[in-house]
Amino acid sequence: MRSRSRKLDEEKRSSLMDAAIEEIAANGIEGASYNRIIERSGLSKGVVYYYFENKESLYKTVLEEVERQFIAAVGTLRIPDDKDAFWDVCDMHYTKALKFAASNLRIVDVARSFIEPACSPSMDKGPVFESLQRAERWMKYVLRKGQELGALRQDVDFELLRNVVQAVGYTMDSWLFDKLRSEPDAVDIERFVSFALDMFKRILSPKGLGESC
Amino acid sequence: MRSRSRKLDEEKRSSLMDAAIEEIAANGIEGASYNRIIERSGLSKGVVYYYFENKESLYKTVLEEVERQFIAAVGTLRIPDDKDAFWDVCDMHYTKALKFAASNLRIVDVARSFIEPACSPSMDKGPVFESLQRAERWMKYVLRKGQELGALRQDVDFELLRNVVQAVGYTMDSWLFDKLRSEPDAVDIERFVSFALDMFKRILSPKGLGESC
DNA sequence: GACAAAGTAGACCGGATGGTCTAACCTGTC
DNA sequence: GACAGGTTAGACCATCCGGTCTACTTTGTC
Repeated sequence: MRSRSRKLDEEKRSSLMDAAIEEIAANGIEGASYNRIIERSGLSKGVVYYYFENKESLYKTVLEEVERQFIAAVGTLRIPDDKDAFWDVCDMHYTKALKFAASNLRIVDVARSFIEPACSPSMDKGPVFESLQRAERWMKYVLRKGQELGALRQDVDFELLRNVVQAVGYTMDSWLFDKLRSEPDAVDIERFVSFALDMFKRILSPKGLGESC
Repeated sequence: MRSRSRKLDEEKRSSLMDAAIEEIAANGIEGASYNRIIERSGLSKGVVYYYFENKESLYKTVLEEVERQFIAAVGTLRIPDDKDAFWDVCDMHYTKALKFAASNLRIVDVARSFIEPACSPSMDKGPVFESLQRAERWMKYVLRKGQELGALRQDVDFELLRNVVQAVGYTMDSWLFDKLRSEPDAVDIERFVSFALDMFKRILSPKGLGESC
């Protein structure tokens, strides 16, 4: 890991990070060009390849940076041992996350562009693997806990359920972020969260809750 | 439209189509290479560019072919004027579609690779636009009809709902197709459809149905 | 058989990609 | 001031991309 053994001064680091974030946010992780990032950063190719082994190595650093910022702002979530509190905790955490996201739209773009391909089956996770895997593990943990508490249904293949939840979350968030960009003043995050949670409850609630009617 | 004015014999056409379908199914529409398709088809570059103006023009033809095959096998769906029959019709149609898909997995790959990018906001639809737009219009029509019949909720932004439905459908289908590939004998399409429809009902049912409990 | 048009092969092109390499330049040490 | 090692610039490279172009062969017509 060349990037750890050789330390580059903060100025270069941040101009590279900014350039990468800008480029990835604009073109997605698949469409981003390392050449353009380097150009954008104002550094020379020699320097960049001196500190980072290759493109993937830089991407990994970028994603770790994004992860770091996100966790610093939103914190980690501990699922309570109380079934009734489950959704409340989710509500709080989701709200916190969205508020961070709303004022860091560029970072959101980057993070989501890393996740997006994972949404569909094909993905050569590779370098970015660890951060993505942490996120996945976290999601699984929340779902499992919810199931143990009896708050979430258990009658469906776990992976299927997880994928659906992820896709729905991703999609609803997309809608919100679009709106935040086009008419930011019309957005009511609290209201969105309560809608989103209603959607999650519909999807995840144990069978029979609503069917007994 | 060069491809219509000049007609290429069936043999060449089908070898090109096969090559394109193979390539797109393997690499997705974004990752597919025109050069590789041409190579794969056994035709020369001269021939292919003689009949098709460019890559997009071929892709358009491929998607139209896929659309044609799908419609021929599955037919079009007419929403009944009866609220109670709404979900039954959906059930039948969905089952039919999945049964066709199950025995045409390569074509499914192609179709889905066209749709996939549309799932996320970014998309330069371009050539493929028309077929994709038809599919979208059809989806909107079904949802609108369902709303008019009172079978589907109307308390949410229409586009948001449509996107969620699309994402959920896409995701559940992914799961099914994965399973069809890995353990085809363990798959029960009827059971899957009833699960999927339950999911759609959860998401789409008008508010209050389950909440009055 | 002559001639034109339709069809075919594949070398070639410009531009992009990620990545390498060398020559020079600093900067600290003796 | 010489030397060494860390650092830097950017020319260069192979490879891929979609697309063009020219020279050739086939085919149909008179």
